[in-house]
Amino acid sequence: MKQQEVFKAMADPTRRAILKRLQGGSLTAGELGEGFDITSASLSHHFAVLKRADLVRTERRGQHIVYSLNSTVLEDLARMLIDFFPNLGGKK
Amino acid sequence: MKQQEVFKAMADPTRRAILKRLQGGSLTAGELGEGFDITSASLSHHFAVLKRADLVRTERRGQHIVYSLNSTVLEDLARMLIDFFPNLGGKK
DNA sequence: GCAATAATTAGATATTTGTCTAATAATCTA
DNA sequence: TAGATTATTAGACAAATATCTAATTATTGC
Repeated sequence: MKQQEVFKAMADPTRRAILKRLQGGSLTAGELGEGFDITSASLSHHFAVLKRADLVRTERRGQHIVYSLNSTVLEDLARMLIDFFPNLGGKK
Repeated sequence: MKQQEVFKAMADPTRRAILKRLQGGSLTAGELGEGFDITSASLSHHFAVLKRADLVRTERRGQHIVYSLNSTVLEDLARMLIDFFPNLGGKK
């Protein structure tokens, strides 16, 4: 996990919202952008940041690019936080 | 938990190192800064960011300010990640 | 009270980041 | 193949951030 990239990616509310939306399953760039009040160019930028952090994966399907969550990285992140701070309640 | 503040605070490597150092127990601002190659003014800035996110607590002891980890917030963060992404392996 | 020590705040600056418009790339369909 | 659709890249710009030096605040001990 590229820790630095992951944390930076998570630091933006739009990107967290994108990830949240991907919980429900894969979506195309277009679908993913619906309801955000920014241009598709800006969205593409956010997608790129998420990809760089390996938080999302992409696949072309015709004219569309389908985004899906790479939950491994999020798992790693959560685990990292828990390990990192041993007194964090949890059954490790 | 002020999610946005917490994520932003965690996005900087110096601040993560500070938190890590506090795992071992409370430290004064001076002790906390040892080994970082930045000025104490810059460190103070980082401390302020961590305080704003409520990741650390402070207490004056004479001339010193003692910093300690507020692990509650980190707990919340880890829990949030796990809840947020249901398919994250864990026993919730 | 005054000098010394510890830490923060003020002000300046360079870099990074989020956003925009315009241009480009890739694919579909008529 | 030309036009339409979907998405990304390029280039510009404003806002946010990390850093620095200098000034200020708080406290100790002589």
